[in-house]
Amino acid sequence: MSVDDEQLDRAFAALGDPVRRAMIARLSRGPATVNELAEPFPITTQAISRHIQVLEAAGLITRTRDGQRRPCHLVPAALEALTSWIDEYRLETERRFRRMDAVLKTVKEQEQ
Amino acid sequence: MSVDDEQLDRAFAALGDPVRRAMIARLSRGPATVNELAEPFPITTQAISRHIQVLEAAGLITRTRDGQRRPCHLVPAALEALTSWIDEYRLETERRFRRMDAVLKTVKEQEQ
DNA sequence: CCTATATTCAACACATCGGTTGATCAAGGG
DNA sequence: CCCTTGATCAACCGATGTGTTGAATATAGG
Repeated sequence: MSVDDEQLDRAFAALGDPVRRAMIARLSRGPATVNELAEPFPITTQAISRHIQVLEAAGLITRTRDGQRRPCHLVPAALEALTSWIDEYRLETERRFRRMDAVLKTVKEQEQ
Repeated sequence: MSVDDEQLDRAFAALGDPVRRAMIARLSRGPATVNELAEPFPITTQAISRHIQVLEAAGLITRTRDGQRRPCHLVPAALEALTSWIDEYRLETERRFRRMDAVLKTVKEQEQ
């Protein structure tokens, strides 16, 4: 469980950077190499390479080999793990809000 | 749009810390004060106070006043914004995978 | 009023992050 | 074979993050 927790750490922290989020958006449209991912940004390929390592360590992407290229592929299951985590607490909160609303409603009715 | 983007930065980065995620989990079960949120952790109340400021700046929680207490409340809509962002790219990726599977299938059939 | 409680502010230490430059490694192509 | 291209490694730098301690603020309550 502490392993999963560290993966959550890494995954959420990885998404807390606009460059890496843009890379995720790009990869949702298909695999891309380091140079392809670097192209839209005014930073060095080395910096992009490290962003990729962060995403890979977070489990959000995997890499294959194609000659001297190392294409990146998005891992939808990893994204799903994040939404699951978030939804658990969002839904609990919304259920609580609905219960509270119901209570307030009955109180109001009894006052009348 | 850059404003929303900064909120995404802050929100995802905020969730990239196990203490803050635990605070989110706690708050999904109901509002809590600074001291209540601090109780499970072996760190000072000041540190917790700053974690709360991070969550508030990310829009993930709001705060009310109750005498000298400052209870925190989870904001489910903020969580929903995060899952929406993630799902956009996860679903796109899954659609792409399905298209690719279909293509592979027809290729196989034609080979036979 | 005076004191205790809840919370925050300020200054500091230390680690991590995100970028740079320069060197290195590995695979391809003339 | 060499040279180019794709990618990574290593060392460094400034900024940011997370914790500490100590002081300050504000409300509660006898």
